[in-house]
Amino acid sequence: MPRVRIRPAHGRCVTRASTTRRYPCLPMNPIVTRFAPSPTGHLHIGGARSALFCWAFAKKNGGRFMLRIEDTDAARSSLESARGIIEDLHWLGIVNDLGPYIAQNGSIGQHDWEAGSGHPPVGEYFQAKRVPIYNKYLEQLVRAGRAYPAFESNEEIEAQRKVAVAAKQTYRYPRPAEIEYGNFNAALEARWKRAQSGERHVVRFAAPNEEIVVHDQVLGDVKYAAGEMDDFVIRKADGFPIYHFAVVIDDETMGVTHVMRAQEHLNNTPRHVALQRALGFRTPIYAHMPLIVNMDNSKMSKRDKAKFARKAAKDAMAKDKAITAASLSASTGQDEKLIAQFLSADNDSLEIAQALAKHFKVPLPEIEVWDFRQNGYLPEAITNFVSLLGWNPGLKTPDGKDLEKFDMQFLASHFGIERIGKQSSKFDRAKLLSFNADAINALPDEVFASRWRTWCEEFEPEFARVVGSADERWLLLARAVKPRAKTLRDGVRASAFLLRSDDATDFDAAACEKNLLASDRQGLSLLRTVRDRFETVGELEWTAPILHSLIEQVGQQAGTGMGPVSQAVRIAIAGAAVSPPLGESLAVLGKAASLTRIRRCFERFSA
RNA sequence: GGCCCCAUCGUCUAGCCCGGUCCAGGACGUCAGGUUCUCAUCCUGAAAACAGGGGUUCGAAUCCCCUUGGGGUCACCA
Repeated sequence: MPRVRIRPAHGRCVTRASTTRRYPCLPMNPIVTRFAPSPTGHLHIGGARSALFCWAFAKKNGGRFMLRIEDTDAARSSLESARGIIEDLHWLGIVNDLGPYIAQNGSIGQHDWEAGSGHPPVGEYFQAKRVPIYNKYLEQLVRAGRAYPAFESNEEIEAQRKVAVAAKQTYRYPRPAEIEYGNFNAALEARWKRAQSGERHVVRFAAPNEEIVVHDQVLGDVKYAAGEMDDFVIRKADGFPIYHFAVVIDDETMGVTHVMRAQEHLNNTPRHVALQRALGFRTPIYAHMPLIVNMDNSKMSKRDKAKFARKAAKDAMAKDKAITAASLSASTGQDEKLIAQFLSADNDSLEIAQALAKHFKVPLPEIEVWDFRQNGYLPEAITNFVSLLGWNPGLKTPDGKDLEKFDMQFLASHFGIERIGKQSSKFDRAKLLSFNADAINALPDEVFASRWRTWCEEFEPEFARVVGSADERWLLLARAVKPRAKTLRDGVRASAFLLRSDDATDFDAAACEKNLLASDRQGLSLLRTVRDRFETVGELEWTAPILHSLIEQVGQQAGTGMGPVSQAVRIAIAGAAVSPPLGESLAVLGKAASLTRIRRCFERFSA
């Protein structure tokens, strides 16, 4: 696809949400954005967009893009997930300047601020390893009378919350009367000593009783009235900081200047601002991006896979009473109890969802980057498509259409916060598919062949083995398959004829009737003519253009045109009325296999 | 329920900030044709939207207000 020249659509004046809010304190330091996932699974497609925008913004402004791993939830985080997320980002072409990366030998290394960069090295980009830092600031807060240990158990709090909810009231943790805002008094000191002595406790932030205004670059000023915020927990009983606390400290100590994240975090921001003020930190520039939601307006979540599999199972059960949790357990090998729980939505086990999907042969919705990769989507199609969810370049192509096809380089030079929209966008898979098809078609044949092959070797090894190791064979197949592949996996589907055994004798009945047997077995007779001609073709002449013109000639001589001849040959070699173009198909198959297949076809219909 | 955000074709969106060039443009999808050895690709065309109601104004998709609708968030998750 030719890269189009672009021109600005309109002289749009960029004043929204006051771009005058420049970062006030460190004018010499570079812009730093960050993507800070929690390593509890694969990279979510929404996370990929957040990362992409952060990356693009940093690139556009000559800044740095940082990756930080928020693994303070000890129970759910895993190093394996962190590794997966880093790999997913890398695959998409979103490479971080700061924070963890995967080295050649597979170990995890970290890019850090180098000497002379204007920022001291931060050392650790995994939050779980920064606990001493959080504790230092925590103590500072306690001694300033802005945080205090609290000793209620989780259960007690939970019970109080239930009462409040039952009474249709918002639960707010009531600050103990003995705690004096901003004063490290005797009562607080006593609590602190109790906590230090090892008694189980959490630490709560003494929230300020003042209005907080978040100056958001996308949404404008968002006001939160005084008294809205309660004394939320900043350190858990297990000693790990709570998200809000860790984020604020990290953004400060890591030099983050711009926080761009999804709108679901908007209501967290006043907490962050309050914390920053209490700690004497700067407030970074915030930009909250619209959410990406499903077509039915629900939030796009990993649980959608469970929902989807559950629905498929229930639909099947409604049709066939013989299907039960027990029968499903028997056929999927999953635990019956877990399946029963899964069906009644008591758990959302991914494993069971996948097993059921496989059993009922329904594809699960792609939610994570890995899903898309596995299903044959190209990273450039994903980043292009996803960048248009909640942002657009506002440019036109020379023929006056909206510019919407572009690459990472373009994003890195054109991205800006001022063109981020406010409303959430639905994730339209059909359009993504179209982008993917276009991206595939934009690839030169050789490039497509090589990328398709690499993908097949990873995700369709059996197919890759059948195609073999010869580059020419891959190229030949790739050429035939490219225009009919919206995904790399489609390419394999389109090549199904290759997987067919040369000795197979099953042929699509309707297709045979129409193309071989109808009109007094006209198709078979055409096939015989073609076969006779094929036999005279030398091994070296067995090429797509020669075979194509040969079929064409037979059609002309028979007065039928190419169509009927083609269909007869197609059924003989593919067993069905659909296959890639015949010349290429026959060439990939080779002379011997092609003739064997035709012979089997005659054997099948000789009776 | 409290708080917060949002509102242009089915979907992503342009236009909105700086009101007239908009009986609203593009893309995906849909439908109808065409090209073609099948399936696709490709080409042409069509249907399809300013949530509703009030203002302001000579004039509103664009500015203001209300209503309605949608969403987010209220954890010892992030």
